[in-house]
Order: sequence, then C-alpha cells, then structure tokens
Amino acid sequence: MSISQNAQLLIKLSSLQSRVSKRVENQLSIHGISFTEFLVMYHLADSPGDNMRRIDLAERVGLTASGITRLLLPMEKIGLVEKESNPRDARVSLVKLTKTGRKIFGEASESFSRGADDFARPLSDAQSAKFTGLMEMLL
Amino acid sequence: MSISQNAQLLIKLSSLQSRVSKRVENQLSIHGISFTEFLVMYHLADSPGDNMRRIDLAERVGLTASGITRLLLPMEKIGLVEKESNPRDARVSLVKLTKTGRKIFGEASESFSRGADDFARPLSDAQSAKFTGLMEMLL
DNA sequence: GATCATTAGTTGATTACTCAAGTATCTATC
DNA sequence: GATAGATACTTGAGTAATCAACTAATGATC
Repeated sequence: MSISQNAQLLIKLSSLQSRVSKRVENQLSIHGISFTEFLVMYHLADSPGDNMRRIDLAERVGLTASGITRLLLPMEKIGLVEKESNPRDARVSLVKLTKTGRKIFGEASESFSRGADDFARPLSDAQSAKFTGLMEMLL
Repeated sequence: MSISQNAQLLIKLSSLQSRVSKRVENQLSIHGISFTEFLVMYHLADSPGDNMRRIDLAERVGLTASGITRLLLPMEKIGLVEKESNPRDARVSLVKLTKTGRKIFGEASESFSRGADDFARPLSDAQSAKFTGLMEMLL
C-alpha cells in the first residue's frame, strides 16, 4: 500500500505511544496516580512560581479546560493539589502542588524514570538524545 | 527538576502524540472516520490474505478485544468492513475491508499522507527516516 | 462609563474506551 | 473419548475524556 514515509512515521508514533502509555500507567499505578495526573504534577513542579492556571495546564498536558476541571477534582480531594485565586483576575483559578503532592510526585517520578530507562534500554544515550531532539523539532 | 533523560523523552513523546492525534483526527473527519478506524483499515489493507482476526487487529491498533468489537460494529453497519468466518476455527471471526472500505481508505490515506507531510515539514527526509528508525528500535 | 467581544472555568450529555465475567470453541492429556 | 485448560470473542458496568452551552469576569471602544 502506497502511504507516504511521513504517514508511516505518524502511524508508528501512535503505536509506540500506545505501548508506552500502557507500560507507564502500570508503573505509576503503584503510587495511585494515572499518567495524566503525573503529567499535571510534572508541569506544576516544573513551573516557575509553583502554580499554573488551569487552562495553561490543560494546554500542556493536551486536555481541554473541561478535562482539567474533571481531572483536578479528585486530585484536590485527596490533597495532591490545591486551588489559589489570582487577585488580579477573578476568573482564573491557580493550581498548586501541596506538600503531599510534591512528596508523591518525587516518589512517582523516580519510578517513572526507572521505567523510562528500562523502556529506552535499546537506545544509547546519544540515540535517546537524538530522538528527543527530533521530537522537539515537531513540537 | 531532576528527571531522567529518558523520562523526558517519554513525556515529550506523549505530548507530541497528543498534538498529532488532534491534527490527524481533524484531517480524517472529512472522510467521516476516526484515527482508530483509519488504523484498522490501514492494517487490513496491509494484511496478506486481506483479512485479519479481530484479536490480531486489536493488538496492532493497541486496543483490547472488547474495544475492537465495539469499534467494528458501526464500521460493519456502514459497510466499511465485513465479517468472514474461519472454517478451521469457529471461534475466530475474520475482518475484511469491503470494496467501499477500500475506496474510502484510499481517499483517506491520501489526505492522511498530505497531513503527515505537512506535519513533518520541519524534518528533512533523512531526519524523518532516522526518526522512524529510532521508533522501530523501541517497538 | 455602558456595551460588546473575549477569556477562564464549570456542567450536562455523549463517546470511546477498559475491565471482569460470560459463552463457545478448540487442544492436550489421561 | 471425557475432562481441564486455553483462546476468541461479546457484553454489562464503569471511567476518562470530549463538545456545546453556560456563567462570570475582564478588556477594549465609542
């Protein structure tokens, strides 16, 4: 079947991602969080000022505003994140990692890293860096 | 934040995939099919013998057997694929592209390829091939 | 400073899956 | 050749997301 080289790239990407996410999901379940929740915590931990607007968070993790609302609800309930209001703009509701959130994220990201290293075992460090670089060109 | 190189690779992969799938989903909606449906048709078109067992299809597209059952139902209804039974094993139900299915797939895969080329524009042909190669090492 | 468009977020309804449990058939073993 | 286990699939119940429609606050313009 004649399908372009780049089309095949996208198909492989999707099948790779499907495997990765299953594996990662499994790895993170030990810590009681999903991959998406992990991503939220990663971006929060990474954020200057330690907090983010829900909508920016949504953009980062690839969800809609609505998706973020629904994802954060249980995360607030179990105390991983907390709300903060923005005095300059009453529409926005800032999200922040709690102390427990930071702790859980620390633990989870260690297992995540181990899992990632295991997954990427077939690649040398240079290949892994090359791979990351190529992806960055497309982001 | 101290997260391993490979962990970052996985995070970037997931964010790339999330963009890709939105774009592709959009591109394919013109033809009235989803990306997952496209993948099913791609693997069927690619298959020697022109048919596949549901469970192998599931494995290929990264769904469960149950997911495939539910995905194929409307595809059969609108005549993109059809069932065939296996005389040697009454448990299996083979799936096949219909003539319309092949036609729709042909059209869809042309737009898909165009979309893919557009998406991969930042990469040279060599880089795109390199990228594909690296992914294959992880599959 | 009233009006209109834009932006941030939530909510109801729907969709695309998953998992666990079921049915039917096949395979191996005694 | 009966029984036990494995395999292919389907189904009911639940979950994680989406979209469209909404509220509320902000910013821009006359």
